[in-house]
Amino acid sequence: MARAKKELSDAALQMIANRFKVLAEPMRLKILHTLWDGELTVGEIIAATKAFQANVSKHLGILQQAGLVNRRRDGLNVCYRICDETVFELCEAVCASLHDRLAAQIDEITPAVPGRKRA
Amino acid sequence: MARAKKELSDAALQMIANRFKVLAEPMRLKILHTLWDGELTVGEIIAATKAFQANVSKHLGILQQAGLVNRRRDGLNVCYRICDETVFELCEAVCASLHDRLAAQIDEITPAVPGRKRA
DNA sequence: TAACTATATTACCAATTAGCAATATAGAAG
DNA sequence: CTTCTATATTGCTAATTGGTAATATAGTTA
Repeated sequence: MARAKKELSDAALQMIANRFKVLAEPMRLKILHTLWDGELTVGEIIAATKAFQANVSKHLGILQQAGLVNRRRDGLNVCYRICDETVFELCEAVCASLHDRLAAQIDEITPAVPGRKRA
Repeated sequence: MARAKKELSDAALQMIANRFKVLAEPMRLKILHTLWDGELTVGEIIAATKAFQANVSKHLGILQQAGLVNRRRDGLNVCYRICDETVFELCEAVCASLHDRLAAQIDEITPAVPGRKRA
């Protein structure tokens, strides 16, 4: 099916780009990945990522401001959880695309030697 | 359905982040958007985006290196076209997410005045 | 109240990058 | 070959940002 093309203003493009920018940092992806199975405290995220506390806190702030994670205080701890399921969808789409691209590149550099089996 | 969690190496996270980074620039999104309906020459892209030639050329190079667009020479012209359909999928997912988020924010600041109709 | 713990904020530095101008290259045409 | 057109590359500058250390704040406990 054909996709409906919609005109996009510069402001709209900027918003979309900003969302991608939030996801364009390995550390933030790592944090989101630790939250895959559900809510974690900041301390648990720090332990899982082995990153500096200030760094984790900053990235969590960015993720929250982008609306990707929720914040909840629980006594001394603060718990974060993913609140935008499209995060998974986006990462899966990118992974699939990267996989296809690498697979195609393998094909290109694989000599077509008869008798040599491929995987 | 539950999603299968897969461990991701730092290298994998870097690759995924790099893909998002390519999409994290409004000008590149604008260029991709002009290619929505199919192949265009660089000149046509420049005209559509009203951007400087050097800038468009640089961004096209980045998009090509990321494997998002294809390059084809045609005489004096060079034609580009989107060769990774996940680009559309990603942008649509982001747009939907942003839409939902803004709609929720509207609800939050909308006073629940009885008798005042909402859209 | 004071002391303690978990998290957030601030300040700084180093590295990256978008935009722009100038120049270079590839192909067509004469 | 020379000239012209379309596109690519290079060099520069200004702005952004991730990581880190130091400090501040919120909530708990005594």
